Amino acid sequence: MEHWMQELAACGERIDYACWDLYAAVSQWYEADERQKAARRQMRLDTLHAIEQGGNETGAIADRIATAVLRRHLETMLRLGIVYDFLPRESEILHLHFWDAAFRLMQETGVIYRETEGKNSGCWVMRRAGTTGPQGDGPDEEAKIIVRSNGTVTYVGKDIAYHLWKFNRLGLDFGYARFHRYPDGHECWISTTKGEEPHPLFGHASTIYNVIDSRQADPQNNVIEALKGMGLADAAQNYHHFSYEMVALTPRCAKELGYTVAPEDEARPYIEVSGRKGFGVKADDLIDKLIAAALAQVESRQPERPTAEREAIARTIAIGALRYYMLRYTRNAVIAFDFHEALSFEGETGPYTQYAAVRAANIFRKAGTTPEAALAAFAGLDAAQWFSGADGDELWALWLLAGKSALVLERAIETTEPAYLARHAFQLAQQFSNFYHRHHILTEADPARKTVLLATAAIARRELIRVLIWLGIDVPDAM
RNA sequence: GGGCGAGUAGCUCAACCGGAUAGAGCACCGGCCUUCUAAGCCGGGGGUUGUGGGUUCGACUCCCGCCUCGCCCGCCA
Repeated sequence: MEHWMQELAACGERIDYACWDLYAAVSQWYEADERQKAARRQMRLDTLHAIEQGGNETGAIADRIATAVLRRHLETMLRLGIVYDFLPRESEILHLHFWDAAFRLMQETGVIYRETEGKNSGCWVMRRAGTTGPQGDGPDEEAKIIVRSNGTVTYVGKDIAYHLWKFNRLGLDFGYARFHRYPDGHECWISTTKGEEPHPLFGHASTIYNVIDSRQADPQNNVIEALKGMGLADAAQNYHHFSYEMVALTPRCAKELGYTVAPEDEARPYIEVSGRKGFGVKADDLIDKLIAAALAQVESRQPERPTAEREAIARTIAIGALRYYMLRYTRNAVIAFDFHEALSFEGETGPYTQYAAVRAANIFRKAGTTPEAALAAFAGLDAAQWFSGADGDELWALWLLAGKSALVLERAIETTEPAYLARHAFQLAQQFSNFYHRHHILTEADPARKTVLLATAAIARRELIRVLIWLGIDVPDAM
């Protein structure tokens, strides 16, 4: 493996990309030969068990590779402005006996029981969420297996233990080690068996939002069901599965990427991405494309700016475009990924909202004043007259919309629906664009009216920027 | 078979507890750069909200049936 990693380094290939290809190749390999299928699947099972067990060469290799990919992952996410505080690892959940403690709790409370007959005979199972339990005399065939008959723990079992830790109901804690220091000094910690002291306090959650796609609804509900069964009603109540639909590729997009699309998939609106099939778009590739597209625009629009500044602007635009694209869809809409739409900077997009904010800033710059000064001047005015009549109503509509930001935020939180904020940002930008086209502020002859217009721009700009910050979208210096 | 989600303009999506003429963007057509940046603005065409019933003064929204699509239901994670 060392040899492989050196080889990768020598030809400049990234480990995460190499693993993306390797994972797809290996997944195919499991199924490739009908006669070898069973043996190869057994090999996978044995390997996974060895990794779980730890203290062997397979485990050491897995750790090396996983850690290397993880470091790459942090770099990718940092490009989007996303940083981590703590990376809990499944291996510690087993090695630090989180599972053993959770298992005891589940047995004591009767959540889990040993099945003695039927297809799950020999397993520890729990009643699956949303089911009524055993029908008649027979065993509960719908039950969810938590411990396999060979004694290993399923994913949901480990997840239950993990969430007991999150809620501080386990009486156990991870060891903590420093893993990564971000450029701004922020530390990211990782779980380990023997940690360092002191370390920040993790866990002890009162409320949990699990941001996991909707396909995990059943496993997530089983975790909640287990918490309820253990008498942790408050924990179950404060456990939120922030469920969202998957990102898929349109057949057109798949072909653009060079994938062969099966005839039966041709007519479908979208095709599910799959790591096992090597079918998807890598985040770094998409970000690179977005930056290149933004840079081309910035170079033609801002030719006099230094290269470094242009690149910084392009990055801000690219991230704004990507964040808005991901957030504009409501959670239960499947995002049919489309390069044309993702790379678009016009219409309902992040760059449109950024552009409006940049234009607002330029108005104040050219006016030789600041939003704060404009609002202070406005405070000394008798405002009522300016908000009457058709013209005034239109101004008032913009103020009203700007004033709704906090309300929209509350609704977005209540419904765990960030798309409301994205939409609000767009509407604000749209109404502001409309406003500054209709009223030429700098050439307004009436000083009082000019003050009103500037104050309106100040409010719209302030609220737009505020909402964009909530969405994680920055406003560039120029566009 | 069971569970969850979806079906709205050519395409991608909105529509808060049931409320006024179902809204945006893209695409298309036509205008607007000697005034704060045209990543923009204005105008236009485009809808039997899958379908059949029901409830209601009022239904994209609620109830029932049906059709279509996706996901989940593994001793994988």
